[in-house]
Amino acid sequence: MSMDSVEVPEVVVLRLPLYVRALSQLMSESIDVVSSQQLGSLLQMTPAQIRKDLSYFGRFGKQGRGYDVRFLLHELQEILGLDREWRACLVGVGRLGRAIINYPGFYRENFRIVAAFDGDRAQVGNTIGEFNVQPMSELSDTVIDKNISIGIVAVPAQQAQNVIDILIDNDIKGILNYAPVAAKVPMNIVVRNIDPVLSLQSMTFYLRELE
Amino acid sequence: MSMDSVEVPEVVVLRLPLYVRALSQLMSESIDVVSSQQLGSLLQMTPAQIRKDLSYFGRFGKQGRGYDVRFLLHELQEILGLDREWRACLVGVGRLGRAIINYPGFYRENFRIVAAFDGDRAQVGNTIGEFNVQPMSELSDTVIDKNISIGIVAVPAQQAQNVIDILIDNDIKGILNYAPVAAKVPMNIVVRNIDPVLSLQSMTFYLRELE
DNA sequence: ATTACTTTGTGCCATTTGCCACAAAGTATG
DNA sequence: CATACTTTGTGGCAAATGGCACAAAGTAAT
Repeated sequence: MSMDSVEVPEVVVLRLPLYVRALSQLMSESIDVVSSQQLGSLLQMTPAQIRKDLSYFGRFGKQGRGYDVRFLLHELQEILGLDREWRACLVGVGRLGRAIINYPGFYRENFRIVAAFDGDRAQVGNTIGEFNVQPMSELSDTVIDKNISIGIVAVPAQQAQNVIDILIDNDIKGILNYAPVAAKVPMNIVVRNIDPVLSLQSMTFYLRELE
Repeated sequence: MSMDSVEVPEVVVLRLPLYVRALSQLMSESIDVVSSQQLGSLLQMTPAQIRKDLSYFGRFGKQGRGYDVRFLLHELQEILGLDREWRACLVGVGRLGRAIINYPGFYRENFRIVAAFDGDRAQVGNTIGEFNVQPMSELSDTVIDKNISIGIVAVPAQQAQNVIDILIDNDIKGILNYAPVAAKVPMNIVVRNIDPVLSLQSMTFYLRELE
């Protein structure tokens, strides 16, 4: 592999999925070519930012024309690793966990939840969706057997760090954390937090000023 | 009102709820005083950043001692407008919408969902949780009657912008958007997007490199 | 072919963001 | 009360980020 002369900024990586989504949209509308201008107005951002972002990975466009939708989409999917299936396990099958299992959005984008765990003995053995709830003691083997690389944490705040530690011990590389805690993880682990309450709490700062 | 000599950066506002949460945690552990150092290690950020962030709003600490937990918590809650109840309506009572209604996290933090709407006639009249699903035509009156300032959007992507437009027309000031679209809104409307799929799609960029 | 457009990729600068490091002010201890 | 700590608030620099604006390269139309 060649040494990346410039490291790609994380903000840029965070935006790439937006481009993927917009391009998928355009594909489904049978639009073949799109300019950074059009993409920008679709995503509410400046054309220059889109072009700059893409330029970290190559030269995908044609002057005077724009980007070939199908081509750029495929390139970005490959860059992000979306050209394959990713397997995840869920930890915590309370109300939130069940909602996550039943959420069709993950499946649609090639993320597969292939196992569900819970620390609560009362939950173990229950059937949710298509699989059984397993005890945490089986996590180690299951992660290997089913080639799981992502852990989805949907346990109460108190248990979250403990669960996260276990996931990391078992070689999980990415964590989607629904628990309202700041996860402590080594640098090589990727964490993404989902927290609607935090979103609302920062929103009200601006709403407050309006009244 | 005095003119704010320096506008508070949005990144700072986005972090304030983290401080609120950490402080609540400390309160529940009966800890009276905390330093930016301790808070930083709890939240995985530098003490300097915390002090700088807080300094946009006032001088809350004491040298050689730190911050009074209860006092700082109250101050931040007031700054964010969390010292009162906020009322929201939900639009879209599919699987996702139902999960949102049943999610206890909002209630716990003084966000009240007080009405549920759906554009689908088949859903209207159904009972979910404690209230009836209303038709979109009743949104206008209900927003006024129940003093609703936040709209939670949980409809499919295709209908999202339309729903958002209706919410804005009816004087909604903030939108919590679960739909996978970039909402187009006027500048005075605050939007927060919740999108676990986007989070996963940017995560895989880093996981990919590990294999 | 020529002229008038369109659009990309990027050098460069302006703005934003993060944080070091230090004076000032407090605490703790003998 | 003096000495040794601790910690805040912030000036100022360093790094990250955003986007202008322009040359280069394409398209379109006559």
